[in-house]
Amino acid sequence: MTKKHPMDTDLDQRIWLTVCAIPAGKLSTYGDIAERAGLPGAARRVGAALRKLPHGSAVPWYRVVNASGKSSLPPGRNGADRQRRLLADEGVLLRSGGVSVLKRYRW
DNA sequence: ATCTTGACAATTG
DNA sequence: GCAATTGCCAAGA
Repeated sequence: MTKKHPMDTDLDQRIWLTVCAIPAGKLSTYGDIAERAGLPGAARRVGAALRKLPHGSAVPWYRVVNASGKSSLPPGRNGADRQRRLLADEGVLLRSGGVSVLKRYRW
């Protein structure tokens, strides 16, 4: 059969698993997760996959930030603020964001 | 098959 | 440091 490998259709699955591997108290970037998931250069795919996560998922989506060390979510109580809060609960303070935060907590 | 769309990233002014 | 520009890659329509 001309069917593709199972993995090819489960990009999201693979990305989620990778994100789940980020230890609490640390964080990673979309680009790094993509690379670890075997999708180098597909940082945007990571965002797309995380976006599909059902509310209340066990996947620690909030441990993923952009290369600038900031939240890529839209500002607001259900966006960037929420992410900042969840990270703060694990001892990761983005403060004003920045590369320094990454150097400090990057997985 | 073509065009648009993004929770991105590196470069440039 | 911020905004615009360009490159990226896979999903959707």
